[in-house]
Amino acid sequence: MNERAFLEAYDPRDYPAVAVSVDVVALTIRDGVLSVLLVERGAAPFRSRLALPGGFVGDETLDDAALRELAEETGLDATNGRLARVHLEQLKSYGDPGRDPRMRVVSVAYLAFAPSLPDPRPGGDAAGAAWVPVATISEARLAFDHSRILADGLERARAKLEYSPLATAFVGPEFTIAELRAVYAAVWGEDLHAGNFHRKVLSVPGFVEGTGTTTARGGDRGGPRAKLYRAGDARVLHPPLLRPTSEEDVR
Amino acid sequence: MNERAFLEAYDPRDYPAVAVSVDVVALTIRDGVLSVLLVERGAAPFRSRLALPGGFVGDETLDDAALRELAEETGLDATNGRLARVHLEQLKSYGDPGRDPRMRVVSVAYLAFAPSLPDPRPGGDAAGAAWVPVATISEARLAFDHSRILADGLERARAKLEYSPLATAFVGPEFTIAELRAVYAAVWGEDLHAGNFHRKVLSVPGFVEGTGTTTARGGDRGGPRAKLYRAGDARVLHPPLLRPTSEEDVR
DNA sequence: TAAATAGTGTCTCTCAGACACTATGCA
DNA sequence: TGCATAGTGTCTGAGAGACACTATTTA
Repeated sequence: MNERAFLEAYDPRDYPAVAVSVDVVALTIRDGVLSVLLVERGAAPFRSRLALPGGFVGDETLDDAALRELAEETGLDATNGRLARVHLEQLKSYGDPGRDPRMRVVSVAYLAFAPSLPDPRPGGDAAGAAWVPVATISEARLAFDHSRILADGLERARAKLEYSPLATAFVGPEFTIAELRAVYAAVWGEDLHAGNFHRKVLSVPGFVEGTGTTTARGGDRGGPRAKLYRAGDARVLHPPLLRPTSEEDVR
Repeated sequence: MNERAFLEAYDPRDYPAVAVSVDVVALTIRDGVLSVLLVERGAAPFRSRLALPGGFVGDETLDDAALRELAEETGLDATNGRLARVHLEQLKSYGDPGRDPRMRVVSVAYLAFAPSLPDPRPGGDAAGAAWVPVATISEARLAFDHSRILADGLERARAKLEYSPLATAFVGPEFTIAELRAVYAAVWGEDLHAGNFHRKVLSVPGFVEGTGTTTARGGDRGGPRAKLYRAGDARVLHPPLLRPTSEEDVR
């Protein structure tokens, strides 16, 4: 069977239904901790279990569907179809038969990076929504195959920080190098050498650009005022900021 | 509307049909030229236009659907559900409304790397199938949004050669360093320095392992016999083989 | 005044790339 | 014998990481 023959014989009325949904792995950093947006399911199956926010695709692009779901859960405006300062990219699709006990559902997962956002107001029909530190999420806690999706999203996020400037999507429009370093530390789960990180970031063309201003105060426990930077125009980091060599997770 | 409320109210009989298909960007290197498997469409729309091989998803995983489509077009056995020596990975999903003029189709695209294969025998209902050098494919020649899918697949392939050992999927079970270099040259479209490439490949742990044997003959126009290698057990190249710096495609 | 942090200087080691060179084997 | 190719040696420059140090600000 191929596409051509299939489509001509196709009648949705007599074909097993397939549903297409989007699920969003929305990451942010709250109080220095990498966190993901989860909703509590209000109905069976997996009633009262945590799940990634998501829903079915309407008459819209997949990207728009993901933006819409994210906006619904976070309560943020989707101004002109764009959530301000949120990076969104497609992650992967999941379509194993049986991943949803009710019917065949192919889910297109998205990955979102957001600066620290206020607590979400629960969407109308979800029992609740919250930013949950990823370190506290055990393997079996999420509904459906969402643990797998989350794991894939985290790995993608960690890899992307190396060669893309997306760390800036986790901070405000103006930020210090130390704030940027905290993003890397939270996502990678490793502290980075402050001096070397500083020099490295400034040496990558287009990663950040100075604003000419500094913070109003030094650190809470002392220290000079830090220079403020904006995201630059680079789309790729050249050379990349490589993770501290995890060595033998290579085979 | 969210997933829970939606699913309870859901009846496939009265919901706009969405179809899920897989399309495969199958790449190989024939006579030193990067080529992709294309089929000629036998029916409208896009009748007699070239397209990526693909078809609708049955009661199977997405990966299995892609394997099946690939096996159907190439005529290769899918032994134990695995096409021998073919690497297959999910690429991206495409679901813009209107990308198929007949109905809403969400297509999950796959990327396949294969060693040089014989000419495909046309599948029963496709007008024909062939390996086509990618350099000869003009922007508007492919059906649907398949040009876009192909472009995304090529970019993924080029990037993957840098940090994964997948170049070995393009050659036979035993190969010379020069053959491996030809793969990189074909995919990246740039010649690589033979001496440096040689040393670099051997310096990456687990990329290749020697067989202790050599080719039976030297090159057609002279030269010593080359040592033969097998693919090693590394899943990631550490350090990576970076593309000759394309410099300012960075912004 | 003590402590913490921003930012810089410097050294070492590794690696990429350029170039040169030897060895091998085919026409 | 001439030439193309396999494979190695060596040099240079760039960058990563370790470490040290100065300057600035807060409690």
